Amino acid sequence: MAGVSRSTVSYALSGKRSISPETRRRVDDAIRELKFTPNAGARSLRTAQTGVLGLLVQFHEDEFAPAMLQYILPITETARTLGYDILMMTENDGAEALTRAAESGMVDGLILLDVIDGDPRVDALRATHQPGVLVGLPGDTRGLDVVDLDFVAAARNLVDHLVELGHRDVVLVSPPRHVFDRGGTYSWRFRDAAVQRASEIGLKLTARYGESQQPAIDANLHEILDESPDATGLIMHNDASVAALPRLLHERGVRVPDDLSVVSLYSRDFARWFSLPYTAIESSPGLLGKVAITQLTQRIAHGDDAGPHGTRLVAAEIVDRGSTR
Amino acid sequence: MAGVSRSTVSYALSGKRSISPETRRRVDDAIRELKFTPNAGARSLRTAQTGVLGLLVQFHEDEFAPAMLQYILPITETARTLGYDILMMTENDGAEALTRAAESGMVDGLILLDVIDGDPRVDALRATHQPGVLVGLPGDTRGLDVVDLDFVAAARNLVDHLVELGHRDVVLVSPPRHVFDRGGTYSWRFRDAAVQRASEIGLKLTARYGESQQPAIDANLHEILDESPDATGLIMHNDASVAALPRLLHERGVRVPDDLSVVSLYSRDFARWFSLPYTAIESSPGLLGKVAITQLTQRIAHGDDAGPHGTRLVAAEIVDRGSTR
DNA sequence: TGTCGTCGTCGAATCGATTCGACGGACAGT
DNA sequence: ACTGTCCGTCGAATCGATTCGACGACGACA
Repeated sequence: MAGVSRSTVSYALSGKRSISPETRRRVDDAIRELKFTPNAGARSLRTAQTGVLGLLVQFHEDEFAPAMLQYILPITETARTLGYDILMMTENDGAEALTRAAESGMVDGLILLDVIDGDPRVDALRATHQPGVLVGLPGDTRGLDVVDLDFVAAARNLVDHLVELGHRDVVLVSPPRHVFDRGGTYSWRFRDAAVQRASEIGLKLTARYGESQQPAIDANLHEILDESPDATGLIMHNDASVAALPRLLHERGVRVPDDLSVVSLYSRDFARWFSLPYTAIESSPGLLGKVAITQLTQRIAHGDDAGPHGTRLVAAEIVDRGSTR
Repeated sequence: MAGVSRSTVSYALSGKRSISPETRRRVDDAIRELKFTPNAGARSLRTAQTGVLGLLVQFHEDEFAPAMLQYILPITETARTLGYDILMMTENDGAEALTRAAESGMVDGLILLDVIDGDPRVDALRATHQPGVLVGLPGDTRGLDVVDLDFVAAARNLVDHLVELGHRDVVLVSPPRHVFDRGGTYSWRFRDAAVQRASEIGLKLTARYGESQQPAIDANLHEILDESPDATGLIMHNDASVAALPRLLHERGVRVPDDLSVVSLYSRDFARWFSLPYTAIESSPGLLGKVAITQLTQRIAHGDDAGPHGTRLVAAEIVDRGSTR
């Protein structure tokens, strides 16, 4: 229709060779007239690039799903601004899904969400030789790009915050025990840092396991609060439990911060969804997603030249919502 | 490696022509040995099928995101069991995203989530001539496959439930006014059915608009409760508001069901995430997703032969959680 | 006037699968 | 022994883009 060869059209589209203004105009007109859109399959066959990133979301049985959502949305948005679409895979067998997507060439790269130590998806990723980035820190990170929150700094900040206000006896509610056992490194990275910091500065800190499913959550929290009647501070590191806390404290007649100072770790969105009024470390899922995708796309574009593989720990800032005294 | 032609391998894989056991064995061995996986791009180029469904998630500014998640998960799972992967698109300009995915042949079909009346994505879908299914009912459904909850039956059930218990004065909290204005048909389908049913059987029903963002939610609920002091029943049709309700009622010292009977409309998952103790119509996002995907894949496979286009309203069942008396 | 570079365009090869028609061999029926 | 089927396999065409080498036209320069 434009009276030129297909190669000329391709060059007009990609700009990889110069094109006379006249020809470019005719090509553009024809494209508009014919409503032409390049076929993704053909393009990916030829270029071995798809413009799609695989997002592997792992819903461990007892995962608190809304917490995952905070990551998914910013990731898809950031990816889009960089020209990528997101193929979301939520299968139980994440390793198999990853392999399938990678080997068949459906994706240019992979994002692994909520990675734990010993995560089978990590082995699968290593085996595919596809660019990938982990959100969540496993034990062995050799040759991997990893992004995670700096849970150690977060825990220290919260402990310091309470100590500065004069608290001498606080309770920490961690994720459930099986999250520790399963390899959720954020659980012990946070707890151990909190415990250590507390002992450094002479704070009595009682670390307890939380629960992640109702009705166990309520029973567990009641028990924890009953058993530490003298504690004046509460550090919540457990999404499902902190979501239930406001109602539970009301039931117990505990006023925050008058009777109890509460601090936690969650995102602004999470706080909004669950009307959480607590001073908290901002877990910055948006920033994490952005860093992860940026890193991944650079790895896709430049391979090993994009710099050394490594772990990026995102700094944690505290948002004061007035729940401490 | 198997000593056969490529076409034979293809037939061995697809089973579209018979293959001798001997040859099949050699092909399988070679495939395993070489770790061969068909290339998705090449396959989709040749067959014009991708094995991918586009999922268009629309986050209206004030959408309550966790509510959306209930739909996304079952959809990806159902799709997978039927052999499809999910390309998730969350862009603001959903119509553009839809067109891009469809025209470039990235997907075999489209799922539109949270469709409203006058939704620009519906026009875009019509323009592409791609199979698609809507979750959420627009005004004009000609030629479309639509799946939605039967909000009319749901509203009637809840009204009847309260009336049978002897309530004579109840309040309905609907979605925010701008959801009505914007074309969220579920909002008025539910409200109008409730109002009509109430008038049929002589129940005083005060319909109010809710809010969807804190802190407006709390102020709004307090106001609504203050202005209907004699109401003995509360019907909540508003995800964000009902999520805040348990805490708010505690603050007001209102006991459920002793002082107030509360019914609502949400899913089991939603109830779990937000510890909601109210008797409610089960909104069945899992079933809706399943029906939608099943319908879509049949449309993909059989086109217009898959039966007439139409709207499937999924029946709503009540789950008694003991919040009424 | 002849040579060389640059610019814009074209033709052909290529990516990796699927599928159609053809074809040779085995076997049954007469 | 001949014909006709059926079965298993192959070769070649095809899907729709990208890209490399080639080539003609044109201007610059000697």
